Amino acid sequence: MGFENLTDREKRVLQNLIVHYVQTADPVGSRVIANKYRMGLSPATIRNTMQDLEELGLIAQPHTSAGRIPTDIGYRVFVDTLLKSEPLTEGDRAQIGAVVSGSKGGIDSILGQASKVLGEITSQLGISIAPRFDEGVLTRLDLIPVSEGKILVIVAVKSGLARSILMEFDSGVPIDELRQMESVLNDRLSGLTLGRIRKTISERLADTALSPRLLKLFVDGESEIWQDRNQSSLHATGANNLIQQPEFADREKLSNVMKALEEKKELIEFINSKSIGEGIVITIGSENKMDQMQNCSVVASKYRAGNVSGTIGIIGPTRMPYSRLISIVEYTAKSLTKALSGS
Amino acid sequence: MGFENLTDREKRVLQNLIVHYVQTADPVGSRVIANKYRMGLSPATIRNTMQDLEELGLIAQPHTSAGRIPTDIGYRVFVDTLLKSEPLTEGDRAQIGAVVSGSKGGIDSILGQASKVLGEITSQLGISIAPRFDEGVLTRLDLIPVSEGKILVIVAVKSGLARSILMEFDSGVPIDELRQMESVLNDRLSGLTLGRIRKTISERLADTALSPRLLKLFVDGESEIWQDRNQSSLHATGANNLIQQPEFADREKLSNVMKALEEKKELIEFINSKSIGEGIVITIGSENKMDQMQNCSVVASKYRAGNVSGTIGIIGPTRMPYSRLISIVEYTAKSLTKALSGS
DNA sequence: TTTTGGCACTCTCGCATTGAGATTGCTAAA
DNA sequence: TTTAGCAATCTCAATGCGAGAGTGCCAAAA
Repeated sequence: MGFENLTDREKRVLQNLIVHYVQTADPVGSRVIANKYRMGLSPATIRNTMQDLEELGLIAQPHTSAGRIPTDIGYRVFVDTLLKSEPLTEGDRAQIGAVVSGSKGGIDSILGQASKVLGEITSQLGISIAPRFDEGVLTRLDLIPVSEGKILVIVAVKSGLARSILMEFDSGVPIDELRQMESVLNDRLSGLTLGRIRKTISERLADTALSPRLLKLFVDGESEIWQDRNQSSLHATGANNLIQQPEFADREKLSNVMKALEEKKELIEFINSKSIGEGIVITIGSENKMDQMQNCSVVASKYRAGNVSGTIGIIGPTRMPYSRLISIVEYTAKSLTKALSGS
Repeated sequence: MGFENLTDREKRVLQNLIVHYVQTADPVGSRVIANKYRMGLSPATIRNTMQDLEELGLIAQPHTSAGRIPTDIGYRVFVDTLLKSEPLTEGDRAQIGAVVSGSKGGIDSILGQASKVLGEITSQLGISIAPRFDEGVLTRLDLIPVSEGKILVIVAVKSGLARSILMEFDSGVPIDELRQMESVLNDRLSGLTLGRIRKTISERLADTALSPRLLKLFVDGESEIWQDRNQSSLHATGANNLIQQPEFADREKLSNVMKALEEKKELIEFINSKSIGEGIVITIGSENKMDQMQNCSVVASKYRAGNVSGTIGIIGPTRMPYSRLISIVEYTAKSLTKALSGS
């Protein structure tokens, strides 16, 4: 990025400015930095430095006689090079632990809880997304007749996750036909990932002697059974926290973000598009590709459940306590991985 | 309630006032009513009538020199006695129909779509709640080993609804033990409602020779299996619409409502508490028992899916076009019932 | 060369004032 | 019983003003 050659002083000024701005949401003047942060320099000197930082595009003035606020680029430099890691409080740790490993019920329920606790302890919007089944390896498939014309399809993947889909059928299905179907499907497909199955299923079942009308439901590449995920796999909790933030006092901005939250499909797409490796990924304001997220930052991390993985994170205004949030998201992701992969 | 003895003129004034206020969100003066609604009376006369209505508590003045706005009681009288039914537009009808019967996938997906379409065409918050399984009659129960120590429990109730719960178990379970359990459960429990089962299961299984450690998971009255519903059975879409409404310009009020929306459990409780018979139920502002809903009205209706039933509706500010909303909710509920009970 | 004190300048924010506009309640006339 | 007229009340938008905060720059100090 070419910001490594900031002088030591510039770095410290930027750092203090951001720390203060994150707390107060008010533009920060040279006086505050000089006095409150005891830099041993006069406000005038700080002013000179601030002018430099402004020319570099790291901070900006809302208007002539106000202090400075960080730009998206300023935050970026801060996050990349100036961040001091902030250890979690014992309380946070306990709260996360209790929710993640303490809650019974399926993965969906745990993820719901996780997004809730994230939202609560960060005072931002907590997000959790269910694992991508696409990469899950099929271990077993069950077909269960529920009632006339309705069949429940259970898809189990390695590491104990399972998903059920109710399929409708225009007429009754003989039980033996169903059994046969089931055994063929298990024979030919188990051991493959769902993604692989989706792409190749028609060839794999081409030479079977199964009832064509039944077969059709499974061979269809669009079939919900092999689909990556359903839209209910997103949890977002704490919209309320966003409303409180001064940056969303403008109804227009708030409305934009809320709209984005209700377009679950796109939001999942958006958050997952950040090809997240193992660690934390942060995107700031205009770095976000989604239009409605230009005023937000996202802190996200993968978690694993066996050999499939999903994402959790938080969304808030760009003015957020990055350091703390990183610790929290990191710890939550680790706890989730432990809870979902172990036991 | 004792408001039947309103004079004809009072009724007409109240009606016109509400109609106008719902459109404009501005306090309505005597001039507007006299002129725009051609009542053949002078503003002065209208003023006298308005004074009467104010004394009755049906309308109120925000401040001395403003027009009047309806009170909650005023809306109540309007809804109970003055409402003219408003037929649906062809467009609305088509949109609802398309979503409700056109969408594939399980009931959960349909309900998600339903809340979305309700939110969109009413410009309010659309709500849908899954059926109460409590009243559902068990037709069949399957136990499926998913992986070491994890069992998927499928509960199917009459009319083709089904639900799956993943149960964890601290060690592996022999397959024949599982089969035995399954057959005993089906023998003794099918034909009963889930509510009944939940209350009486321990007696019903008391004399069996099943593995106690396995049995324990099912006998527990708190067990998720027999529980009425999980919290993900609520869909609420269109929060964005509420933000736009002038009554929620106050961040405090908006925040209250949003908080309520995230407490899904309580919200479900709240909406279901309106012991809804067959038709539409409306609660207005302070009639709502939930604190955070004092500024809102709720229009709700039951729908059926076989012999279990759930609720849909809309939530918005008390200033809402009741007539139109009633038609929409009514039609949507009917469509849902048809889609979920038929086929 | 770097830092600092001093100072004029700019812009926001809160507050009070003002005037226009809307609507009422009351009274007296129709 | 209805209406016209009118004084009274209150909101709302616009205006002006002063205090306060912060800057940028320059010349002096370190």
